[in-house]
Amino acid sequence: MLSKKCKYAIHALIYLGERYQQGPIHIQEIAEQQRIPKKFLEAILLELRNAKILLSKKGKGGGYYLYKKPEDVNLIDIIRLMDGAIAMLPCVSLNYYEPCEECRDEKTCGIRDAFIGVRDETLRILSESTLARIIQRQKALK
Amino acid sequence: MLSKKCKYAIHALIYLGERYQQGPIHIQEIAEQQRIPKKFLEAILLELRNAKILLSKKGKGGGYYLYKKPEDVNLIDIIRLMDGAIAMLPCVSLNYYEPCEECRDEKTCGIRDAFIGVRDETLRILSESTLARIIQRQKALK
DNA sequence: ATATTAGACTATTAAATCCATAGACTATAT
DNA sequence: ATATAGTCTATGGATTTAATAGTCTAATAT
Repeated sequence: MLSKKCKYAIHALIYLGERYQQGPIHIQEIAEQQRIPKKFLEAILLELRNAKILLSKKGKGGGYYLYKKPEDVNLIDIIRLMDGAIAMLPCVSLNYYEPCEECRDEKTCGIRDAFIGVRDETLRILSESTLARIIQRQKALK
Repeated sequence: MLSKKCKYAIHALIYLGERYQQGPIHIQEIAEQQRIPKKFLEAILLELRNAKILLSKKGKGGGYYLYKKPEDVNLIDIIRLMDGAIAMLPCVSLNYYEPCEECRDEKTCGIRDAFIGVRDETLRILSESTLARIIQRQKALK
């Protein structure tokens, strides 16, 4: 399951995606509109900024706005940043690989295969799911 | 990521699957061979027994053994039992559905679609992955 | 019948992670 | 100068996960 942090991040980014190129939006507004605890949201936005997904402007009239284009930010990027590995086992993770403690021998492990398949499908689907597409879909559903 | 409990369960079940129809295997042996803390393993096996995947025999010469056939136990069953939902969001879970707190309106939510896709692919792949297949694959790799 | 073996069950503890909040500091617009 | 708004560090509480302790109960060999 995704953490709250990750879900908050997704919603905040969609909110900013809908206001792409409309200047900085301040934290308070995002927090209120998306019902996210402001202080928690601060930490999240900061992390997204450090990852070069967002930019910020300080002082009066400041706030956060998208650095990347909405079509260049996908769910995989967000989830990896907030929650870490996509894979269900550390030994099949591309970005957070670690050998399995319980596995005797990775080469003769009969279960890795299935989880590699799950990982690849997950990556495929979630990397196609960009902010632009999500926003587009939302508009279509209204 | 799968919990240790879940990984322990998978390994214990594979061990028992390899010894299908060879009578009860006692906890101590599984714990030693698979390097699982014995007391923790007890709780896991008990849960698998309550779920009618295993049977147990008490007393001298007792132990645990598969109730279901190795081809009828798949990774989905095990993961659902040990870790709960397969889905990455509660609002797309088939067995553990809950509405998303952060979602304003499920019908116009643009992100559910992607996660439904991930859920379905995960179910497809992991339900094909039975104990019998895993054991077969392991033998082939040796 | 009884001693021994081994699972069943309850309770507790330790560690890790997640969620949230507080407050001091810094940069910017006016 | 001053108000506004992001930056950063630190911390606390709740929940979950992992592991252990110990008592109870059933089955078997002798």
